[in-house]
Amino acid sequence: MLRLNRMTDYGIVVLGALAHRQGEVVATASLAELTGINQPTVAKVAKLLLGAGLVDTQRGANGGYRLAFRAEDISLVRIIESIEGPIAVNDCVDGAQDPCAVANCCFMSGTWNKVNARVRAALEQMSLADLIDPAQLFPIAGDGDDMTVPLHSPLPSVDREDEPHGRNHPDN
Amino acid sequence: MLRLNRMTDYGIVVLGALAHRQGEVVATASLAELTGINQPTVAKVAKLLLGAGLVDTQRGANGGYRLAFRAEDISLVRIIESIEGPIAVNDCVDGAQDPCAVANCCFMSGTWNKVNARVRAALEQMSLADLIDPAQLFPIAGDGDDMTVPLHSPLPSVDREDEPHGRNHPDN
DNA sequence: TCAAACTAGACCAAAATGGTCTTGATTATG
DNA sequence: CATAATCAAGACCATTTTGGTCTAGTTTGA
Repeated sequence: MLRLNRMTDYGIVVLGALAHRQGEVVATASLAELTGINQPTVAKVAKLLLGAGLVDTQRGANGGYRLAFRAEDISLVRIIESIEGPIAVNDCVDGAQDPCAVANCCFMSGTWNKVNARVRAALEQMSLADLIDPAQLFPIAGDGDDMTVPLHSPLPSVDREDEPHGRNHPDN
Repeated sequence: MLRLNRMTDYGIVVLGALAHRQGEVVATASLAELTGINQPTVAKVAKLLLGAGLVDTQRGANGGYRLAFRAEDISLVRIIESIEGPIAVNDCVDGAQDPCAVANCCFMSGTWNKVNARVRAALEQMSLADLIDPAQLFPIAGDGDDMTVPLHSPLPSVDREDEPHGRNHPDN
């Protein structure tokens, strides 16, 4: 496990779509069409990204969102933290959302901070540009409107009814 | 976020207690007293650890669990994976529990595998011995029975009634 | 003025998680 | 051999988290 939540996935895809149209202001409705994510969800994610400063917004008619930086300059950690909050494997880690009950007398916190820092470093090295190749991701975007490239898996409408979906892990 | 779940915390603490009594078979009831985790939960965690081969068991009267390896030889990944299943930031990662819908045509899986491998590597480098210093962790264990050292935070009975406990992250 | 678009936040359903309980099998001990 | 201690297996439920929708309000271009 240790998984990212789905909103983060969405965030990456939305940022990818924006990266593809860098400089342009794109409405959430267009982003929804481009990515296959439905509009209210796009809006929710975009708001979070806005709060973190990863995108700019323009309100009112013809408004929308625009990437605030180049894709190469946005690290994966930054995306994750803008959506999920600070990375913290634990409550014992500095910056955790509800700090460990034992607080600073917690003698394991040093170790957990180390673990956390390493995980964080692993994510720091990866940029939005590494995650997606915008050119490849949305090939015809810009003229066609109804096409949607199947992304990695942000489409909740794809139902996989035959799978257990439980968190059992029979194999280890 | 990207947090470990509480069971994993418990697992580490339980392994820590076993490490302290390396070689001995310890009943779940004793482990419960030592760690402050209640017995049924200890049993649940111990069973998972058993499945992963991290501990040995002996059934029947005077039975219990025993650490199968030296603390230095048990990596954090191994503990995590024995309890939470394979590390997978995503469904797009090889070994994920329910594979990405787009499966092998998923062109982001390469990247995600890379991210995943890095996270995993960060956790691989840390051993149980690094996580806890058994001698320090359970100082008087073995004679006193009712004492319980406050661990980092595995005590669900510690109620923090004044904290919001929501997953909001106002600060970024 | 109007419609398109973002903003804010409440709200709900579904899933995951944490924890308990029961029933059964195994084994040391007297 | 009987008993009690202990693990084994898994059902079960309450709480929390997550994902997603909805409504009402604000901003702005035409």
